[in-house]
Amino acid sequence: MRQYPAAWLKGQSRGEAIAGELRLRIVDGTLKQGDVISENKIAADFGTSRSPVREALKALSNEGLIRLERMGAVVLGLSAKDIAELYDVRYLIESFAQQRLASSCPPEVISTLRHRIDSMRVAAKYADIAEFAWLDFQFHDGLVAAAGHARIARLWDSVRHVVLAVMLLTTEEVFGGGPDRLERVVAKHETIADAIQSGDEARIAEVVRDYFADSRRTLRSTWS
Amino acid sequence: MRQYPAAWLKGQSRGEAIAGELRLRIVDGTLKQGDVISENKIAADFGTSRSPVREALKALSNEGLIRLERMGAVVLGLSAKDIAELYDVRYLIESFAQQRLASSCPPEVISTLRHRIDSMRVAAKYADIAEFAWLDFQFHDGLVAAAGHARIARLWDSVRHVVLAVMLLTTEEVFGGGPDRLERVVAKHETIADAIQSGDEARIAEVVRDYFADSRRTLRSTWS
DNA sequence: GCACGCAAACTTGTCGACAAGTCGACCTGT
DNA sequence: ACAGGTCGACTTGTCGACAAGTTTGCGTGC
Repeated sequence: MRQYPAAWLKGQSRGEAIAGELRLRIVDGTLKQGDVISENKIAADFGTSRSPVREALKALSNEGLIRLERMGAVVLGLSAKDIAELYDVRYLIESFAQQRLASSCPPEVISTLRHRIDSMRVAAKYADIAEFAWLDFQFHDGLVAAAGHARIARLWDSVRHVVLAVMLLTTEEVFGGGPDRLERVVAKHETIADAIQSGDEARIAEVVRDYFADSRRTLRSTWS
Repeated sequence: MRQYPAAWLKGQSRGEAIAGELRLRIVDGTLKQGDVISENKIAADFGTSRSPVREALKALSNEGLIRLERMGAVVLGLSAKDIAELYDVRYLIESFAQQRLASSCPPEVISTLRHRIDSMRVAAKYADIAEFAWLDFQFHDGLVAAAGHARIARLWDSVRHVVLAVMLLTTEEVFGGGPDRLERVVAKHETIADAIQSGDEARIAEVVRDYFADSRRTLRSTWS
C-alpha cells in the first residue's frame, strides 16, 4: 500500500489520518468514481467512531474528491480532465506567487529551493520515490508560502493534499522513465529557481508557463 | 443585526447557520482580531452542543477567518490588507472564468446575467440593500459557475461566503453614496456582460482588470 | 403482472459524556 | 523576592446514543 512521507503524518488527528488514507485510495483508484461510502461503513473499517470520519469526509468534500449527499457520499475520483483542471489551478496559484516573488525574494528562499533541488538529485540517485515526491512537493509548497499572500496560501491549502497525492503517484511513473527522465524533472525545477533569482518578471512568467505546459504534456501521456 | 438574504439560509444545518452568524460577526468587527473563542463558549451562546460549533469553526478556519489552536480559536479578522488580498483572489478566479466564457458562452448565461442586472436596478430604486448585495453576489457566482471548471468552482466555493459577507457590508456603504454611485455599480456589471457577449478575449481581460481595479479603489476609500 | 402503501433498514445531524492534554495560578522552598 | 513544582480549570479529540428523515424492498390489493 502506498504511503505518505513520514514527515507528513506528524501530529495528525485520527480524522486527518483517515482523510489521508481515503484520499490516497481515491486518487490511486482503489475507490472508484461512483462508489458510495457512508460514515458508518468507514468508521467500522477504521475502528473508530463517526466523528473523525465525519471530519475526514468533510475535508475530502472540500477537496472535491467526494460529493456529500443526503444518503452516503459518492466518490468523484480523478479523471484525466480533473487532473488537467488541477494543473490549471496550480498554474494560476504558482504564476501569481512567483510573480510576487520576482520583486522581492529573500535570499534564504532561493537557498532553500536549491537545497531541495540538490536533495532531489540524491533521492533520484538512490531511487527513493517517496522522498523525491516529497521534495518536489515541498519545493512548490515553499514557493507559495514564500509569496507571503495569506489568501493565495489558503487557496493552495485547499488543493495541496490532492496535489501531493497525485505527485506520489506520478513520481512512481517518472521513476520508471530512467535517470534521464528524472534529471529532466530536476532541471525543470532548477530553471524555476534561476528565473526567480533573476527577478525578471517576463522570464519568470515564461518559465512557469513552460513548466506547467511540460508537466501537462508528460502527464497526459502517462495518466490514461 | 445584519442578516443574510433569506435565499441563503434555506436548508442550512445548524453548523452552517452558526458559521454564517460568526462570519458576519467577524467581518463586521463584532468579533475583533485577537479575540479567542472556544467551542464550549460558542455552543453555550447558541444553545447547542459542540458538534455543530465544531463544524462551523472548521469552516471558518478554512475560510481564513480564524486560526484553530491548541486552546481556543483566535479570530484573525479582516484587515484592509486582507480585503485587498481577497480581491486579488477574486480577480484571479474571475479573469480565468470569464476568459473561458469568451470562447463558449451559452446565450442563457448572458440572459441570466442581464436579468440580474435589471433586478439590481429595481433593488437600487427601492433601496433594498440586502437584495442588491445578493444580486451582485449571484451575478459573480453565476459567472464562475458558468465557466464549467470544477476545480476553479471549488476555489470560488472556498471564498464565496467571505465574499458575500464583505459584499453585504460594502453595499451598505454604497447605498449611502446616492443613486449615481449605485448606477455606476450597475453599469460596471453591464460592461462585464457586454464584454462576455462580445466574445473578445482581449476586451474581456481589460474589462475584468478595470472592474477590480475600480472595486479596489472605492473599497480602499471606504473600508478604513 | 402491476401499482400502491407500509415497514424496516439504512442514512445524517445532533447531543451529552469521557479521556487526554495544556495553560495559568498558586503555593512552597530557598 | 524569586524559581520550581503542583493542582485545578479549561481546552480539544473522540465516543456511543438518539432523533429525524430517506430509501429500499416486501407484501398486499387489484
